[in-house]
Amino acid sequence: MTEGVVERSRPRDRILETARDMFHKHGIKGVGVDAITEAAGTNKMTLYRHFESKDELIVECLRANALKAGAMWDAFEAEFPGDKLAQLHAWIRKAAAMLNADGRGCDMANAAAELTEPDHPARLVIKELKEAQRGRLVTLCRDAGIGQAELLADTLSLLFEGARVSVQTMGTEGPSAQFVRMAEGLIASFRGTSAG
Amino acid sequence: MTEGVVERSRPRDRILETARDMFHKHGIKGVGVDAITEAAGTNKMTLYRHFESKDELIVECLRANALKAGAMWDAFEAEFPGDKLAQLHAWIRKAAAMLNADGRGCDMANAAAELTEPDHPARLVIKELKEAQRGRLVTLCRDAGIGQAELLADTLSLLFEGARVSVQTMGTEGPSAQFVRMAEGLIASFRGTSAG
DNA sequence: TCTGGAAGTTACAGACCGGTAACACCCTAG
DNA sequence: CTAGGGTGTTACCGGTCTGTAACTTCCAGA
Repeated sequence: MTEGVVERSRPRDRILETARDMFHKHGIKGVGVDAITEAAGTNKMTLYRHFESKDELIVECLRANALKAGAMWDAFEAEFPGDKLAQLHAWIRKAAAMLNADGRGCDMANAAAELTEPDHPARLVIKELKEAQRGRLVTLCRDAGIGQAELLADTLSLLFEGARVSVQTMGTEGPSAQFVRMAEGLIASFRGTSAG
Repeated sequence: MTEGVVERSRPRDRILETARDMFHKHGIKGVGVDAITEAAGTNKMTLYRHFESKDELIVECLRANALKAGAMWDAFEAEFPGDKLAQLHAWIRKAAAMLNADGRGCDMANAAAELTEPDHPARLVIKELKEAQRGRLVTLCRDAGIGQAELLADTLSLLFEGARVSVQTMGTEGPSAQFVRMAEGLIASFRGTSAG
């Protein structure tokens, strides 16, 4: 039994948590609602009493992911209050840790790859949440006193995004193994260029 | 009719070409073999006479993609014979063009996101083909006389990979819009650092 | 103790999936 | 002209998918 999520919590929470985990591991189209409810220790009817469709469940899972990511940013601020540069380096370390954590990429990126219908409800929230993440990184770079904060933030974010898909295709020993070195080099380069 | 691929060629070629197009647009699990054969102007039995399973068709599509990508590299060499630096810049321009071409990312990365079974036959060829691509970029950087050619090649490749997933989630106006600037900056930075 | 709502159970509908069998056709090489 | 291989057609198999209906069970709160 690979359970554990089941424990004793409200069925809705168990379904959400189980779905997040299974979508992450097997992809969205690779998991049916029956499998989710069974793994969550409940049944299909209960799922459909709490979520009006699988699509809505997907959207809620993505939002839950974003909430967890947001907590990560808050943790950086708590660990290095006021020291934006230290927080930026903490982000890099955390990102590298996520690369080695498992061979699956970003859930939102994976979802976007799977859900191709241009008007799928998940596409809207993915864009919204990704833009929020980008905003946080830009703010962090700017507050760290780095010139061209937007460009650095966008470069770092593309680098990380690329590293996450690279582990999916080439494993952790591929180009993504150099992620920390690349990111640190970029920051050093941007700090040397202007402002300080 | 969005046909055109149908024309008059052997059924096998039509199936392969149609499948490549549909997998790219709608994802692998988003397309059934019935839909492929119908769009290719043939039928399911003919598909299964040429491919022993959908999985094998997927693998053949990925190989066909890699062949086309290989031709692209050859075109650079033909356009700027011997001038490796010019070829590197040509790659950047081509990459940027691909970003704006359509909102779908790299077929191999998308396939890896969808086909999560660790022993899926496609995962092997994806890794193999991605490593070949990486090898070409490393060679190009090295032959262009750039110090730390591997690191530059890996950085550029992660950046591009990230840009491709970014257009899928945030569109062409997101961070990927700065791809050329980032890539050119990286090359300049690596050329200035050492060797020349 | 009674009651009402949340949750579980079973069965089902309707669609789609990958894959196969059996057979009719057509076109080309000999 | 004929034989045979590639192709098309139809029907089907067993399985899975999302989503629903009808009914029962359980449990907390009044």
